[in-house]
Amino acid sequence: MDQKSRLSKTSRPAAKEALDRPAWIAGALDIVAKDGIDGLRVESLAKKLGVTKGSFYWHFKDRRDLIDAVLDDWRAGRIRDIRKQTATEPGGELAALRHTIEVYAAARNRKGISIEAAIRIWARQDANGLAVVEEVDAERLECTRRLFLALGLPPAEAAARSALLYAYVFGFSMMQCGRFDMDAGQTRDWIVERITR
Amino acid sequence: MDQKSRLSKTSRPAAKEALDRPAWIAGALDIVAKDGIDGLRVESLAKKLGVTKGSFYWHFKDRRDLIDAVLDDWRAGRIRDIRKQTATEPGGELAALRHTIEVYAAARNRKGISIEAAIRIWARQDANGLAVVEEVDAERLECTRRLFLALGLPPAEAAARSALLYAYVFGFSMMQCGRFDMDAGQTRDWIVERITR
DNA sequence: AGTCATACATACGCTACCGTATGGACACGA
DNA sequence: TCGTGTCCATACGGTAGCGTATGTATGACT
Repeated sequence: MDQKSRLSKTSRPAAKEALDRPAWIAGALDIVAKDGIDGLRVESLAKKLGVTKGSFYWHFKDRRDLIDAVLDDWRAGRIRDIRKQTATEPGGELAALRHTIEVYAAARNRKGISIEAAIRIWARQDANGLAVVEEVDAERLECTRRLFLALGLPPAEAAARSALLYAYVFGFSMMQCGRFDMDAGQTRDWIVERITR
Repeated sequence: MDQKSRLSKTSRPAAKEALDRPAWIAGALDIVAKDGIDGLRVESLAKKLGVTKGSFYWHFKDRRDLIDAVLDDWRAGRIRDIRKQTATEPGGELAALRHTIEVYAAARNRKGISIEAAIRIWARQDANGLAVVEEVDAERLECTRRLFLALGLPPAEAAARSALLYAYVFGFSMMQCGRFDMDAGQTRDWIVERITR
């Protein structure tokens, strides 16, 4: 306190680069995964990032502004991801469907599942959130429906199968996944076959 | 204010009966359905019930005590319900399975679905809650598995079908249900058949 | 050297909660 | 009528969080 040495220019940690909105959003997603949207607090987030909320209110208008940014980021990422996972060349549709189930119902991906659940719960009470969730749902259903159509199924059945696939994957991931023998190899394989063929 | 008439015994609203724990729990469930467990606040709940928190702390040790009571109530109700819905005499197993899907995946029941989702999300961060959710899951899976077994299916397939049924119903109810044509009669019927036969 | 925008820190007032302490109204039995 | 237990109100201290106002260090530009 009685020393001025801390004023020296080089005493600044090299890693002390200015934060931008993406950095705040990334930090926010960590918190959302753990504590939900309601647990996303301005001051906690700032502390986690090693700054004070003075910085936060420089980058964001208010807490709501951050939430909307998180929502936009999440929507873009989910839509990009489902398109990537379901992309295939003709003939690979069945494999792509199995791959999609594999990826999305996996017990790994804990953080992504937590984020999704948190956003979904919260969206029940928020119009903006609801719209985002609906867009993601629609895109996922459409992507898988296209694969079933490409397999030659009639439209009604393709829609039904994609609905079953999505509800199953989502319901499965929402539970505490690993418990019971729900993911015992045999059970999983049977379900995947039942949905896709 | 300058009148003492309010002291008369009959001026008390007849409905002013003392609250008991079940009444507090019922009120708490309303709030949980809307705002989640995190939104369950002692003072808000008291206000909703027309008393102050002085009353709350008479009936409950603290907020945690209330949450645990809500959890116990929910668990008992869910286990009672799945047993009732899946009860059947020999020969009615298939109908019972269809009935169960019908009841649990219905878009009605909004409140029950909200409560379940709220508890599930919250249970990710709480050991007590996690245990309760696991008990409910185990009972539901067991009840439906028994029905498939009674239909003569081999144990592995019965387990797989009950897992698919549960994951589907749960996943479906967690989405904003009515949207898309996921519950168009044809789609629903196809899925129910696919799961049960 | 001075100006200016950037990216923070600090300090403040306000609200919403929690849990506790304490007091009061009321019923009921002895 | 005098406790005594029940059920609730009031008042209090404390924490956490929001948003604002304002100060400040730093680099870029001129």
